[in-house]
Amino acid sequence: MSVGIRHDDLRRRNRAMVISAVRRAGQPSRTEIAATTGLSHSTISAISSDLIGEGILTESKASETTSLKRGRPQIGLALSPEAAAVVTVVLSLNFLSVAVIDYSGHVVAEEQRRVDTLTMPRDELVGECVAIVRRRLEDPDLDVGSVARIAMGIQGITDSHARAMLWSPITPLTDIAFADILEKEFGIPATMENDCNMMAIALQWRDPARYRDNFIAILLSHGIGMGLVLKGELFTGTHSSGGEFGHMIHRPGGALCRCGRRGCVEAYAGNYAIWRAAMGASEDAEPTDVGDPEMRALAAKARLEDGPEREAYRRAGEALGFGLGSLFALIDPAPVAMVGVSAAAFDLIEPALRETIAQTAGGQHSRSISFDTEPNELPLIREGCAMRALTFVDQEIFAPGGQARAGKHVA
Amino acid sequence: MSVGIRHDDLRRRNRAMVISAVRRAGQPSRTEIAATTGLSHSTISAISSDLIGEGILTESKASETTSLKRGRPQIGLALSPEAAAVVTVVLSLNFLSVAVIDYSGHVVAEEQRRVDTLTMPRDELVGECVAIVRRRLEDPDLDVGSVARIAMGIQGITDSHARAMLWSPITPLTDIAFADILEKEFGIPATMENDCNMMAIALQWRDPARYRDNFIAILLSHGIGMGLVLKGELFTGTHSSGGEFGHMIHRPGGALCRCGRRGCVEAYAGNYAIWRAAMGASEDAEPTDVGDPEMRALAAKARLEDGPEREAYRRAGEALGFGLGSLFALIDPAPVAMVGVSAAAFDLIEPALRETIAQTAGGQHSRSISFDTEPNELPLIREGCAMRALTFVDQEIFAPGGQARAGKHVA
DNA sequence: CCCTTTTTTTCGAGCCTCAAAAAAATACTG
DNA sequence: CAGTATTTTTTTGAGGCTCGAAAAAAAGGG
Repeated sequence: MSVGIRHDDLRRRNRAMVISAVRRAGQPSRTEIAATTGLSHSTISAISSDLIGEGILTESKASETTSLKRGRPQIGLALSPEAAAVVTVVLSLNFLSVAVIDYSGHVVAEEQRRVDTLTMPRDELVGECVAIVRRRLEDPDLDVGSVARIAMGIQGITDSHARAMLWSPITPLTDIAFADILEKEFGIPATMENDCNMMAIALQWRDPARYRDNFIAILLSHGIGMGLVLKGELFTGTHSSGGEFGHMIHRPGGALCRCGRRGCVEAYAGNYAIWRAAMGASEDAEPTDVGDPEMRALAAKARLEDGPEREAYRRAGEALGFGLGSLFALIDPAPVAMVGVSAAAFDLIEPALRETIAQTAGGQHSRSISFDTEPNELPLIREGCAMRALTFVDQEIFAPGGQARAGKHVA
Repeated sequence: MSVGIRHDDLRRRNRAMVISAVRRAGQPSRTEIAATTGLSHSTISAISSDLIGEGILTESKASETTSLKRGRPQIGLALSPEAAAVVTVVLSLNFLSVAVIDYSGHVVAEEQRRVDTLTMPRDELVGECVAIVRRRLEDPDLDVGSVARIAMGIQGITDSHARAMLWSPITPLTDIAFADILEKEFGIPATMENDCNMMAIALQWRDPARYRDNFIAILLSHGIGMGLVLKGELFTGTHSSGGEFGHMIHRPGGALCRCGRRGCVEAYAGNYAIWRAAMGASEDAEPTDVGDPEMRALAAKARLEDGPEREAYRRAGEALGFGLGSLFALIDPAPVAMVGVSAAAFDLIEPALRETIAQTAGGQHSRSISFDTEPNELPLIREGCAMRALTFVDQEIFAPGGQARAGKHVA
């Protein structure tokens, strides 16, 4: 049951709002913050003076555009880079990437490494992750505020509390509580997030005009993943990270999917599925890993001439169109971002996709559905992790006091 | 962008919370309210004394169970029945039903009427609705507070602002702005809600233990509809009432659906679809109206002996299982309520449904998914409309001031 | 050098919530 | 039957928050 608002919550929430306004706007003046938050100038003045005193915000000289205006120039407020720092860890197929990011969002250190995720035993995989973070954190050249949060992103299913990886296509291992492991190792609060959800978060920051209240980020890579934002908030399942878009059943009893079931969307639209179909292999053939260069070559061939390659992309479009159509039947159409290597071949996918959507309940407005593509998912995932960690610091560490009283009348 | 919390919002929100606590609990004492809201006794005391002064709450003698306890007996607080009233209007196939409900939620007047919705011209349909409401409101025997809200529920698609019916299976007419019409006619704020959404609201009030944060209400009637509650809130689409569950595509190019497309879930699980299949008619046969008694007879026959009737229900289960599986792939499994005449035949549907779900991504926990049935949808819809209207009064009329300031810096 | 314009800070007023104490209302006890 | 214990409700004073208005600050323009 929702709980009453206490008097002290008020200041906390408004503090959080000011910080968030600064993070969003970059270098707003107090007047601008007052306008966007709807709070009075005096309140903003009081709160920002507190925040500056605590070293969370800094006054930077007015933006240059102001010099044309009369009157007292605005003083821009910015996030102090040294107020805190966060670490992002992105684990994907055979690839591990870490970055240290200061409070203002700039990358101050990073390291990337090839690791053989598919065959590594559990201890080694966990060990690699811990070791790479330790190397970056213990680097004597590192000059940041205290590290307040670690956000790890991974392809696959995570639990709804963002603590553990439950299942992932990049490793046969299951149920690794990365968040707990990192927390224990470094004494820093950590989360384990789903990659597509992080892509969605990143898109929301990159292009808030387009990706605001309702939108969908779809990863077209080896597997098919989805991040869904509804009413401005990331939508996660009740138990898991949710959005198993790739495993909606497209054709009951159809092509073999990597998950072991048959007929999933992914079994037609995943890299391995497109490759399998283009090579003329059976739908029952075991999924195989296909590299990005091979996929690009495949797309080039499909563009060049009609043939099994082009047909494979067409069928991928059909499967994706089916999935989106079902989704749109439930939530109404929304902007879609296609991310990943096959997004670069979206021209081959789009016609069949649109045609299929048009035949579904959600497809009534199929003309108005707009797609955007972004071939490289890694930067998006990292950005999403960074923003997730930073906004956590904004809200839970620099505007604390949330539900701390909950346990009170237990005593 | 979310807006800051002003000082005066605080009282408003806490007022709303107290009212809501009373509505939920029935006759809570001030102490109980303090416990559920987390606010202090003094605050509750101040707010409830205001509310009593304004005639919104009344003190009723303590509940009888208290007599065993020592100490000052608790004074129950209850909603004053005469503080306000609301009207519910439920329009379904050939049936129009109106009720006047006092602020405490009791029905004080009602009227039901058979109308030929399928053939009525627009003016007549609208006229009937207005007339029946007028009759109830102008009844000299009616003794309620001022009517503060009209909530109308209808089978079909409504717009996301709850103003208009966009499309409905009960009439060939489209785009009727019932909310605007009723508002203009009676000078009372009105809404036009989707029936399945109202069913979901009603379930949340009837059994909050089971239907709380995430659950699904499915109407198994002539058509198939869905109301979806996620994170405790009704989920509606971005443009429309959303949740066109019945028109997810089960078999591309399959059986003819009432909506004109092919292969929808409804084209296998709607009353007309079950009937059509049981009669051995073609999947291309035009949908026909089937009465509830006929459906009950069909179910009885299917229970008695194996044959086309039983097979028809099995296929309905398959279609529903497919739809739920896709849905569960996106949102994770949640409790389901099956409502409507075919819910009484759920024993015939369930085996195939569970079997199908088990084959989908969302079906991993298919054992744990629980179904509940409720054969009669009308009382649920009315209850949902009533609760929706009453909580609107609670929050917007008796705890006003919401976002009234929004237009301020436009001037 | 003074005036205008715009931004930021200061100050007093008005509310709101909270904690603690007081008051109220009943059951238990001898 | 009176006094005590117990629990609920109300009262009261303190502290904190936001707001509006006025003052102060920091420029450009004439």
